[in-house]
Amino acid sequence: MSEVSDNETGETHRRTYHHGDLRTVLLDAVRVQLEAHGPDGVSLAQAAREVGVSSGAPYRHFKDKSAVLEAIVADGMDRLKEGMREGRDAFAKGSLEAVAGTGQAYIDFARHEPSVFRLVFSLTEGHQASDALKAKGAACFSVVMEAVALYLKRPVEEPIISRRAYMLWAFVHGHSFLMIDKKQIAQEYSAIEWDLLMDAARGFLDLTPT
Amino acid sequence: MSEVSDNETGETHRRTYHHGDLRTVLLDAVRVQLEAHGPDGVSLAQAAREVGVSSGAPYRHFKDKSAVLEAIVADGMDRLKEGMREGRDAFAKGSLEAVAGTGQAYIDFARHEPSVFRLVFSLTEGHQASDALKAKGAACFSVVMEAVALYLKRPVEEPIISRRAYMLWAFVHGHSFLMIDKKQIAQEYSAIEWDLLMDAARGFLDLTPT
DNA sequence: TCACCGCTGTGAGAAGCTCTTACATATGTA
DNA sequence: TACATATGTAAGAGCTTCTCACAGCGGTGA
Repeated sequence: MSEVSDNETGETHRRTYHHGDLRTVLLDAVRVQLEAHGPDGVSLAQAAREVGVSSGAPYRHFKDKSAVLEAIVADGMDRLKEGMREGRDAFAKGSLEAVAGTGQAYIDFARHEPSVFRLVFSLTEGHQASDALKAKGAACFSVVMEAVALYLKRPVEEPIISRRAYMLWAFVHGHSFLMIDKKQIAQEYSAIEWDLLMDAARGFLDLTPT
Repeated sequence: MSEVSDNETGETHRRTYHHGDLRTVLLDAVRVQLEAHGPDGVSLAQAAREVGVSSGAPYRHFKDKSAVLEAIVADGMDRLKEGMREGRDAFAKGSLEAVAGTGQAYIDFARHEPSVFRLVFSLTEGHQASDALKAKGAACFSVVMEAVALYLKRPVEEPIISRRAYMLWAFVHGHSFLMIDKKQIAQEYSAIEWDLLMDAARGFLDLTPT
């Protein structure tokens, strides 16, 4: 590293020619920009300035700006999946609470990193959503499916599992977005989020299966 | 007006000094950019070029770029609400179908104008979400509430109405986003969207009311 | 040990964008 | 008809992304 915090603008300078871990440090800086000022507030030039390198340096580590965002998204999705796993495993295997737990973790992630969360779902849309990201998305979904399958005491392969899991996902996804969008009503209900989650799980999973 | 389509880049020139209806034409051009290339693909300078005015002209009609987007969002929300009304009124008053109808209209809007739809929910977030936009949002939600109240045969004022309506909204909102994000599973289920909607309405509205 | 190759950073600059300012031209109203 | 106001233009400041030629460092093989 060998960095020294410098002037009042939060910039740094180095003693060594090479930075040491620019890629990681850059990602962190951009993530901070993203959460602080939204997607339009992200500037690689500014991030480079902050970590004390020239404006061309980032391009030694990323093809372009969108590649930086993609890396942040990939990272976020990994943390999201891990969180969902933990949220599920905090409750008894096969319980309704375990299902709701994955949803709660999803919502918590959105609340904690709203801009990254939003980016996850506006970037994978873009064009072909690099297969890596697609796979990560599927991994998240399968966490929910497993919990649902266990609760319904049926194999994950049955279509009804994916269908119910999808309905739950949509509900949780919708609430997450409405909440971080600061929609008035969503704010009110975020106080009783867990009740809502359990209601939804019951409503969707205790329906007569087709 | 008095425009003449010009060279191969889709630009136009005018015979009169004044454009005639720049505000409207500009909004249309930007909406096209938005749907074609996403929010980052919007350039006022490019839009001005396309409609045949100088790059400074848009600033006679809008404070800045975000004001243009805000106008597009306001417009979109009006159309959304109108669509939801129609979707609801296409079915018998007080029926479960009427409830699902508002949801279907919501989803159709998202499918038809995905970028505008997305913008509606990322712009109102920004800072204080100009009261005008907040009001439009509330108007949309009340369309759902009315349908739910009629189905449950209770006055809209009862908290349970808003709660169930919110759950439905979250579900529909989530599916809309997942669908336009081209999530694999969402695509599969969009074929049987109506079934999903009715399932959700039943699941949420036929729960024992607290 | 040392020469060299490739990785990573620099500095300058092209092209494009937003938004401002000073100026020009229509339009409608007194 | 004359002028105030609305709406356009041209030019430019300051920012951005991304490229390119060049420079310094670090690990590898002779």
